[in-house]
Amino acid sequence: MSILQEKIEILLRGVEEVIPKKDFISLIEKKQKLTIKAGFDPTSPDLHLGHTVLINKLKQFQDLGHKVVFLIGDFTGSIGDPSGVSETRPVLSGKDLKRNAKTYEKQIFKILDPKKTEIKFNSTWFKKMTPEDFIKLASSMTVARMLERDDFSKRYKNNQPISVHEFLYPLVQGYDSFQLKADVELGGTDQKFNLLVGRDIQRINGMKEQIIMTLPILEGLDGIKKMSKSLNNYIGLTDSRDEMFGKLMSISDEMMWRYYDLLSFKTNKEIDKLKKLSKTGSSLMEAKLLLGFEIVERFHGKNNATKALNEFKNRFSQKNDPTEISAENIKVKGNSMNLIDVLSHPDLKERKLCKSKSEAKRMINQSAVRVDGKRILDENFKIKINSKTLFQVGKKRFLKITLKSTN
RNA sequence: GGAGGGGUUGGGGAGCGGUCAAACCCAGCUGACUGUAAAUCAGCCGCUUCGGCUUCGCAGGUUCGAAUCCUGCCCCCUCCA
Repeated sequence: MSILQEKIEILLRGVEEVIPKKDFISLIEKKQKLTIKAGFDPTSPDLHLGHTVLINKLKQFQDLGHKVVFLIGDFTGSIGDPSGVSETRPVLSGKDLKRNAKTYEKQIFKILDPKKTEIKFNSTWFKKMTPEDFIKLASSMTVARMLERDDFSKRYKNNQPISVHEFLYPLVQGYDSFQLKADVELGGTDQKFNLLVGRDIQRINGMKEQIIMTLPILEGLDGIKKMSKSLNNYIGLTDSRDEMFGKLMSISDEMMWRYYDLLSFKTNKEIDKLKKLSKTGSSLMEAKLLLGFEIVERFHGKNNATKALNEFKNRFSQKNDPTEISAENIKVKGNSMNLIDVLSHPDLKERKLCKSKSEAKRMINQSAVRVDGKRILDENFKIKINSKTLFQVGKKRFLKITLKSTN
């Protein structure tokens, strides 16, 4: 296999669709430095593994010498969604946007090479546009074509609202491609329509049309819905090593292979080998541990990955308590306090083991509560002051609390 | 501009004067079993000083009593123009 073929193979691995594929191959063959664009909405400061499917692909382009433009859609973010009917897009201030952009950089540069990456904000050009410019831009698309889009047509059929400004999003995104002179734009499969609009806008403005490349959408921890923060089924890039490891271990076996395909840097051969070896439960477990290690290593380094692995084995295979448990103090009048009050004490704030007393009570009744390792089933159980006590609710919530007398 | 339908606890969706903190499904949580897997089974799923209290778009009103009826406002959808 020639080096060129090899390059193309790498770039096409795990890709859903390339349009038009022929043009893509000939473009790569020309050996020019290409501009590769991918856009992200800075609506939340956290990226998750789902985003990295795309970022990993950007890295491959980068490694082959192409220029990667990471476009932050701060303009769209600053418009927000006035209808608030779908999911309310928060209107972000300039400050928030900058802060989010900063955290983005931090996160993406765990994968991408900062020297070969350009970060751009689309507000740079959109702020300068006049209403006339905008209407002109809007004229490049028809309503019928907009309604071709799957999610629009579905919503339309289901009597769900579509705001006019939502029609502008694809246009805005397409215009970005024109501004950046993108040769290739990457996006999730759900972005296909928007990416195609980019081609139209470029053509209308007398520019060569970009190639579009769509990548699969990574399912979340539930294995069904796409990974997203709002569905709370995500693994964040800033998750702690233990959290990240634990979440990866909780996915189903089926999903594990999906994650291997989309997230692992292992070669296809290596993955196939693992699949063949994994016939029994314990070998499947091994494969999962390996995946957990690889991903945690990518974001936290080898040292931490080893620690996470050991901690996991310690906690769940050997059923020990976590090695690090945070400690808190609560001030008490008298010499004891009800267990229920301790678990839901307002002084603990975010660390609270139970949201409310009602929840604490429920947890006790469901035999989820342990005090110093002993299961407590008595709602009226009292905790004495001064001794440091280990509290546990369910499998994951641990906290050491010392009751201190106010006297 | 006209006609009609609708806003219920995370999502979907019952309820249409008292028996409603509100059926049911999904998601979530807990326990059992396990590989913190899947599947399965059992339970929970507003707050509480366990007397009650605050919830059904918002604000008033009618009633002994309202998610349910009336008035105004806000929002959404459909059809016609």
